[in-house]
Amino acid sequence: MTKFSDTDPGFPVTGSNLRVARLSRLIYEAALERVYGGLAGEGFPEIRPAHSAIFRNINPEGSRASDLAQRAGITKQSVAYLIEGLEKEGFVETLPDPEDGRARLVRLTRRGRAALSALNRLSDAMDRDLESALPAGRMEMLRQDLAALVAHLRA
Amino acid sequence: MTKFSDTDPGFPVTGSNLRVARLSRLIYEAALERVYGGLAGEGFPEIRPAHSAIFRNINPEGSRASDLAQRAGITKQSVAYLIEGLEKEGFVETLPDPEDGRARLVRLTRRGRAALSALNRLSDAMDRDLESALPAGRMEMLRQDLAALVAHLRA
DNA sequence: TCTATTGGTCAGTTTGTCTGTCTATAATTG
DNA sequence: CAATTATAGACAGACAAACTGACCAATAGA
Repeated sequence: MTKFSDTDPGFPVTGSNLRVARLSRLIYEAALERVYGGLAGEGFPEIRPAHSAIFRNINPEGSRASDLAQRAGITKQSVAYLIEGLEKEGFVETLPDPEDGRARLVRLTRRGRAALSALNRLSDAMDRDLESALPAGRMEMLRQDLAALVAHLRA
Repeated sequence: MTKFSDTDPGFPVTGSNLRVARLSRLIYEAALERVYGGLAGEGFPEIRPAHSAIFRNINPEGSRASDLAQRAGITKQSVAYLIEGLEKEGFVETLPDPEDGRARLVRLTRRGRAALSALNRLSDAMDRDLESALPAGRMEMLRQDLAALVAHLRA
């Protein structure tokens, strides 16, 4: 007799299976699948989860790579790697920063903005779908409680 | 004026920042850091998040690689890679499966069991810490609501 | 002006995942 | 029972996504 796996449909709703971090992981993983799967279905199959480090943090007017790195919590080199791919695929363009001769600004192209907007749309749809699974009013409470946990973790 | 980054301490508590999937990600990432950081501090620096695919699913009596693969939702090859590392570091051992001449059983060693127990201890501590950040009774509601979301996603 | 800092690049490594192919054993079935 | 098919795992190779370290060029500060 083996234990229940994470993806077992009949997993028991007790004990460590109810740890918030575990449940968070499962929700996050499902969201990744749904959002990036949806993105692929809408004509953006090149956008992968790692790219969210860029899309989440980029300024519409243009951001510097080191800014993106700091905001995303990854190295400049990793940002450069992600940007390189996105640029080849036409989602971003880079231009010299008029304020600093060392820097380059990374900016979304039209296609990049379309991808970002699809990303947001799919994320919002996911959120509404989740809301439909809870009794009325509970989603708002859930959001507030999760936000409180996040604030607690940052403190 | 740039947007707030994920890790910005003063990020606004409105709009898309309250999406459940995003909050879940932040909690999950914090848990990874805390749990695997703690594990390193307790003498298990070799254990990395990817290894949880094994620790979460392994049967104390021993599991087959293909079992682990199916339960973790990754390929047999990935399991083999993870097991190889864990075996070199003394967390698991493999032995022929008496029931099937093709198979090998993977089993936790004493050290592996110690790591698993530290992993569970740290995870539980994390959960209790989170609980301390919410008003009394709210954590239980949160767990149930998250579990309901997970069940909804599986359906 | 000299020095220290910063933005970015280049080169190389590690980790974790994947496909594809192959062998050996087991299970099914004509 | 022999022949076929399915399964467990190993081997080889690719790639994505991160990392470190070394470096250059431009800026900022002492």
